Amino acid sequence: MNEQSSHIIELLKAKGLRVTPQRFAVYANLCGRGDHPTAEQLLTDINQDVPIASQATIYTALQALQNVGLVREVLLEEGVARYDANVHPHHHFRCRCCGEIEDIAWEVFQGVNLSALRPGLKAEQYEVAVQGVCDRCEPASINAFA
Amino acid sequence: MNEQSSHIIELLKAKGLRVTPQRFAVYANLCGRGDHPTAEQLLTDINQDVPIASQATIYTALQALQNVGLVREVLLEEGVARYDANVHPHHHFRCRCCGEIEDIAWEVFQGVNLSALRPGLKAEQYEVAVQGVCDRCEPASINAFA
DNA sequence: CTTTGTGCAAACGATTTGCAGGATG
DNA sequence: CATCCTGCAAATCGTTTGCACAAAG
Repeated sequence: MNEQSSHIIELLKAKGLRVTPQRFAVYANLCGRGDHPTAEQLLTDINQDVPIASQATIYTALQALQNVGLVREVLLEEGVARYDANVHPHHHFRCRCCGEIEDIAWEVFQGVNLSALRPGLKAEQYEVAVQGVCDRCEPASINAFA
Repeated sequence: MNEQSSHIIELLKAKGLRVTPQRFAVYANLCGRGDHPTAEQLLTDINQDVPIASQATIYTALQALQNVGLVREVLLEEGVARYDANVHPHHHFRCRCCGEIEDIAWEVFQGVNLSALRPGLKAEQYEVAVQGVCDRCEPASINAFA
């Protein structure tokens, strides 16, 4: 029993939700990858060998996992939601070429001073969203800024 | 002839695009408001008195305005794109209650050090996305963090 | 046996597209 | 008169929902 397993069992049960193979598969897949897949990517990935979950189930599983705080949505792209099993606060880097989204550790960006906000705005959370080009796309010549 | 007018005429013409009443209306509306409306909000707003532009035209106008760099998309919410006539770098505050998005001046957040990124990632731009509660929603009791 | 979950297919909402007619240069 | 733009309606894409059946407690 690894950490993932105990997490998901514990948290789902705490809310009276069942730990189904589908939910487990979604969570395990999300944990075992560094990127942030869309629902569709999860669907094809999970059913690659044996059909495990339908499209509708992927969505409801993702919703259940979000409700218990195991997964969160990442919105850095038009039209699609991406999902992230890393629920600790962190930042994101999005490659403009391949669209891949990479996590950036929280500590990397110091010095964001939320108290500098105008009075009246109560900040609860924040993240830095960086856009650029990653090394896999590096050799490309489409380099607008650098 | 104000700044907006000259901007839009100049930039559209530079790309061989025409300055139509519809495009002008979309841009003028976007400039004359501090929030970041959706395409649908723009549609109803612009046609409030006299029908000026159809839904499809709003979308193509927004695309044209984006192409010439007068407008940009803001993605801080699921399922809808919002639009912003402020193309200078700045940050965003999103109220979790009313969903409104407010601009935060670039200078407010100092100290984000992009060179702290792992080597291999070439940063081109970034923004800080803050979430919380604004003053209009303030009195509400749904206050998860504060 | 009561509750919760799955799968299918239909529904949905935001956005895009094909096409015919209109306006512009 | 050639090009670009608009408006309509149909198409598309991601996501959600209703419902019947299956599984778990």
